[in-house]
Amino acid sequence: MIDQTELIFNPIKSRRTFEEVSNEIKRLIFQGILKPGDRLPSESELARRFSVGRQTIREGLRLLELSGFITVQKGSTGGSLIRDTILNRISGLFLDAIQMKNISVDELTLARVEIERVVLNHTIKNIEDLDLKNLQENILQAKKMVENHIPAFDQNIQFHKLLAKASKNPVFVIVVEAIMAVVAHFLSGYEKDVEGSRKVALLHQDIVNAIIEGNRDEAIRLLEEDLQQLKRVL
Amino acid sequence: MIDQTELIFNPIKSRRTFEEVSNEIKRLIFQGILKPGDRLPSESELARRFSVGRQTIREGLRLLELSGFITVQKGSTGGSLIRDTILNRISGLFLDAIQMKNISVDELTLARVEIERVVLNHTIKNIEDLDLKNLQENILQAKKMVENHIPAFDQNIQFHKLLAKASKNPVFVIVVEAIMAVVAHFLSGYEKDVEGSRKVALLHQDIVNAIIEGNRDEAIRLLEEDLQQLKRVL
DNA sequence: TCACATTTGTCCGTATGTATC
DNA sequence: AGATACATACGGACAAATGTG
Repeated sequence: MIDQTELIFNPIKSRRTFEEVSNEIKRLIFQGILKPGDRLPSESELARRFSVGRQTIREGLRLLELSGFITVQKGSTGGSLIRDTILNRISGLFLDAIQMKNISVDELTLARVEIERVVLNHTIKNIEDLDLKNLQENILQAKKMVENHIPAFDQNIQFHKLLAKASKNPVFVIVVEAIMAVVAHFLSGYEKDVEGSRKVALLHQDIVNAIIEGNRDEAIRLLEEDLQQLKRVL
Repeated sequence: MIDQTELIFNPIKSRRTFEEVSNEIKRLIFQGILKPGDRLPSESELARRFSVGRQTIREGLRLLELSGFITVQKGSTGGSLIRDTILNRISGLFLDAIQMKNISVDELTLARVEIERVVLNHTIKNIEDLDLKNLQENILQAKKMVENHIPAFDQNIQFHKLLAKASKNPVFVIVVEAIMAVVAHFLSGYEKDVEGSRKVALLHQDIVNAIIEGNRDEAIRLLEEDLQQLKRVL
């Protein structure tokens, strides 16, 4: 018979001190004691407060930085700043996984179509005026850039993130954010394709129009056309 | 007018040496020169080869470790081992994001239902005999455990990962893997619910049967019942 | 059982680069 | 331009863990 108390009490000291440093600071963030925008004490000060060496603090900060909880800046007013999102870090790891598994454009596009389709269904259901305004603003920016013969790469990727955000489900936001990081990576070799950017911006405009008109099937059809267009480019 | 050459050429040297160390080793992994199971040279040896200090090497290794590329062990036969997957790290970060955003069980379940539904469609289309064998084996294990009054949480979570794997799309695998990490986290307080495990195992059996019979609608209906069952527990 | 070598973990002192005032 | 505060980086040292003879 297993002594169940063994399952209840976790070891207090993890094997490595720098992990404790990271976890302790993470705890303060989760509890809201440290908020986005706050600055951590300097490395020396942290070392003094935790009673550990600076190297240990630094390795703990590396963990927090890679996890997206802080950014670190040099200089006299530098230091570790608490950030408000760890989404970009998830995207980075997602990208690593895709590269490691040699995932193809076809596989990515297939998954994108399926996932963004269901997200769009919820977006149509839950979209609010502010979301529409953001989408319109995004398209306007993209159009201005292509008029000046500058590709609107970032804007067109941002469009899909805005769509996900309008679904009002944070899980969708995270998933789409990760997928779009991979799309951006695949696209990074085609940054001079102004004509492609123009086509996509127009498609995005049509999608928003279809959403406004409540034409669900048309919106989804256009979205799929958008994604297939990308597949052809790559 | 923006000078477009600014957009094309990225800085070759990153600001910090330890990032270069991490990127260089990552490159060797991506290129297949370093393979899963291989051991990196010791920290001192790496420091010698890269002509940097050991502290710099260590911070680079922290990045690789947290990204899931290596595991590090102490001792005479210890060191840094190349791993074969970084999926669990993605799951960890995904979990961080969910905690930070205070995502609810409802929101998670909604996203799960939508995403696992489309994944199941592809699974039904692409499943092979080996996948079916793995699923049956998984259910058998779960049933054995509940017969011995042991909850089969890990098996029941693994079931969903196996379903995703059978879809033959690695993007789906990654997404479902991340989502299941969150499910496991939500479930961690209910580890003694043997009766729940039993119900779920039976549902899983029905799902596999429906897949074998090619009854797509029934399989999806059962999957949704499975997920809603979890929502009721929490 | 007992040394011994190897490797990571940790600390300290020092020096340099960098951003801000 | 100079002073200041901070991260970055190096080298040396010892402790702790882990396997071997």
